[in-house]
Amino acid sequence: MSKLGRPINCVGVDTCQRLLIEARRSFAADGFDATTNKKLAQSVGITTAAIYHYFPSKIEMYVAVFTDVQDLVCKTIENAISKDADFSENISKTVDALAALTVREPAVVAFVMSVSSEAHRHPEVKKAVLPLSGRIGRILLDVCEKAVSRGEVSEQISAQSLEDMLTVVLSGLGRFNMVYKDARRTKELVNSMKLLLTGAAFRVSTSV
Amino acid sequence: MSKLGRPINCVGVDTCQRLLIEARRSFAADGFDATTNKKLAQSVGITTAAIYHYFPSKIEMYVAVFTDVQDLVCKTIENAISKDADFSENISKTVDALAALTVREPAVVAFVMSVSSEAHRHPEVKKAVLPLSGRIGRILLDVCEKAVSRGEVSEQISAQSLEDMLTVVLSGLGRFNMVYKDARRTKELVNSMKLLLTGAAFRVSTSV
Amino acid sequence: MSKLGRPINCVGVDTCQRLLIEARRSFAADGFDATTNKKLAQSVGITTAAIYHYFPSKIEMYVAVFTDVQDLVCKTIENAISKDADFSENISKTVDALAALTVREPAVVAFVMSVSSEAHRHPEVKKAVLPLSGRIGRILLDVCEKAVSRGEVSEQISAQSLEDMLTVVLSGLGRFNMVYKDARRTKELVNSMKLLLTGAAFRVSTSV
Amino acid sequence: MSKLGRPINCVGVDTCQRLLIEARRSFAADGFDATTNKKLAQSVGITTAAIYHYFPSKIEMYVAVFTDVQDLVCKTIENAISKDADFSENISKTVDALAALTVREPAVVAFVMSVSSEAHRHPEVKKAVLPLSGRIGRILLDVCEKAVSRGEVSEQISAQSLEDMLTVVLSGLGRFNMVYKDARRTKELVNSMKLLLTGAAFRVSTSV
DNA sequence: GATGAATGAGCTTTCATTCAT
DNA sequence: AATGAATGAAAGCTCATTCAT
Repeated sequence: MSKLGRPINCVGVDTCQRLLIEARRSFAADGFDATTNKKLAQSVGITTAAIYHYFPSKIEMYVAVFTDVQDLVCKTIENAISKDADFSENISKTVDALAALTVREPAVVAFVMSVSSEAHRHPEVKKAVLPLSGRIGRILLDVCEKAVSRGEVSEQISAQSLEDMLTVVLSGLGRFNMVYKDARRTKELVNSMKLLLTGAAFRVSTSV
Repeated sequence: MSKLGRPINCVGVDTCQRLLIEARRSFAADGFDATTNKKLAQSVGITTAAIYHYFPSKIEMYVAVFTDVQDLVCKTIENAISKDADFSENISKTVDALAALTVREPAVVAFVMSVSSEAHRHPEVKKAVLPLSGRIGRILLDVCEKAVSRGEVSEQISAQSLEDMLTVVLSGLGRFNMVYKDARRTKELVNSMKLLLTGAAFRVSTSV
Repeated sequence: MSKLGRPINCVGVDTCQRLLIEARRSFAADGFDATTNKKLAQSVGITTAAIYHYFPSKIEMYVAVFTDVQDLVCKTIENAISKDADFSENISKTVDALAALTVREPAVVAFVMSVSSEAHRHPEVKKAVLPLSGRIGRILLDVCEKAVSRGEVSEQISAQSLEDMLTVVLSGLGRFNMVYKDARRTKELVNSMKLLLTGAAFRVSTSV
Repeated sequence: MSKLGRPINCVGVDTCQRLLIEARRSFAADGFDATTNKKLAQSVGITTAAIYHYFPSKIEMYVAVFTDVQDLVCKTIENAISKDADFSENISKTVDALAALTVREPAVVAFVMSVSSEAHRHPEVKKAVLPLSGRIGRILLDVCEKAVSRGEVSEQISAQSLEDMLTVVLSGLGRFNMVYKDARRTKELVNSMKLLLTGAAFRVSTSV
């Protein structure tokens, strides 16, 4: 009876922020299901019940993390892109910026990567996240459309397909970094990718 | 009371095979956690207890599916690769073969794609799958090493990095197909990817 | 941080009264368990913690409501009863008064109705409420004893039994009104009940 | 690991039946909310998880109990009623039969009594129980309609109102028995009620 | 007089697994 | 080869209550 309620002398600075950060990390690393309230609470130093003071449900917490992260990634890409630069340069800088973000905040990129799978696995996540998602794709599509209209890519490739290619490669990079946590190997791969995407990877193309 | 034991008139032909197929599909589509014994049993038309006649645990079942699937993918790639062909041709045929497999057996490719994440999320899966894995990577590495030694790629790119690039792109393709189930868009992307990997995507490269 | 403490411009006029009224309504309609502090606080426009300024516990709040309500019902019955009237008239007026109260304050009657069940379900409620309860029964018993001593009822019926009958019928009326919220049907039932209790319901009795 | 699964040598005869009986008792005595899976399981001698082998949810279990109980009560009333008997006799026998049932199976009557409140408190219960309920009311209404058409009751009382009266009195009896568990007092009340309902309670009616 | 943050206990439900038949 | 019955563990979530501000 007397031991119930809030314990005396408990500080709890910025619990909400710490919760969001830890949730991001865990959702990214372990997935939605394996991220249990218990582990989360323990990491942050509170009880599971306290989580519900900040988020009405696990799903809502996921959405909050998603919104945060999407913002960060969008800003990162937008800062890397310049209206005056050509496609090759924009891509190069985007890859660099995302690679840097991956190093600084691995959880951010890994989280973004995992969203589509989680959305597919959990209908409720899908329903909550779908209306918010798509921002990143739209930014990339803009770049691709400009590249196509400027005649910077082969006529065989549509803007949509070009954007799909970018998505595949960029998300692949993030995924790669997540799986093999080998900074040096990832860096080398990033460079190779930049060469590939800017068209200087293969001698064949020039020799033929 | 009298209904216990094995029911009469139950053939049980290849229940094991049906179990493996359904498990593959579900592991690929829903993930390891969301693939529950209950759903699995229902899909196959048996009870959860019966599963344990074929596999001693969920993990072992996962490993069995993994072995199956790895075999299929390896054979597919090996058939696409020829010792006499150059890198560009080998890659082109490999992409085609995997794209075809993705269409024929979406679960196969999707499963392969998910293995690394699952292994990361579930230490027990990792421990069981690790010693078996790496076959696909080794095959691709072979092709890449030959390409490098023949001088078919830029000197800035190592064989390892080339293989990483291939892995990223190929797995990215599989993932893309899984997320957007748009056959036409995937086909266009496959073609664009082939152009990219064989170095003919960008006009820039030719103009320089 | 700065938002803690008592918010400015909060009058807090009779928050306690509003709390009591809402608690009465909710206890009556939803029961003790389903009446959560959270819902209560929301309905009144405060936080759950604020409730504890007025009542040291949920049980005490229940007791407070009980005392209020018992008072109201007792006064209602006492006003309906007259020493000079005969049993039949007293009953008739009591039924009318309670029926009117049911219409004016449905929660009052419904609450009274539910007390015995709640007391049975929750030992703590029982312990707190028991010493206070019984007032209504005593008033009715008085009326019944006078009726018996005056020879107004069949010799086969004791005063205690007569009071039990009254209790059953009166509480049954309240319960009926609570379940079917059909004012017209309830009114008709009240009239029938008055006929029954005053002995004019059945032709059989007169024909024989 | 090795301690999981079904324990060796566990008999479990008629667990489902025992579960239903205990659930009926507990739902009736403690209510839906206070009837926890844990207590239920302990009473029956199993674990909470085992409950879900028999009922997919608590609500479904409640519905199963309800169906059982309704059947019993309906049969009891139907057996007491005879087409050839007059209203007074039918009612007298019905009251006797239900009183006997109340003694033999207190939980049955108490459960029936509580259904309407529970349905009101829990929308899910309401949704599940509503389509099944009403059987008892229909049986009583039949009796009442016959009584009205035969001219056995005062013209001021409609068949519907007569049935409402019966319901109030009968359910009131059950409730009374539940609250005061005094067999002798209940028996006396039953007799008084029979006098009341058959019109012989009050001298007033004959003397005037 | 009222708040926001936090708690321990408890609830319903699900899961992989086990065992006798 | 397959079943029905049962388990321990754990998950997400709710609740009455407490404390510092």
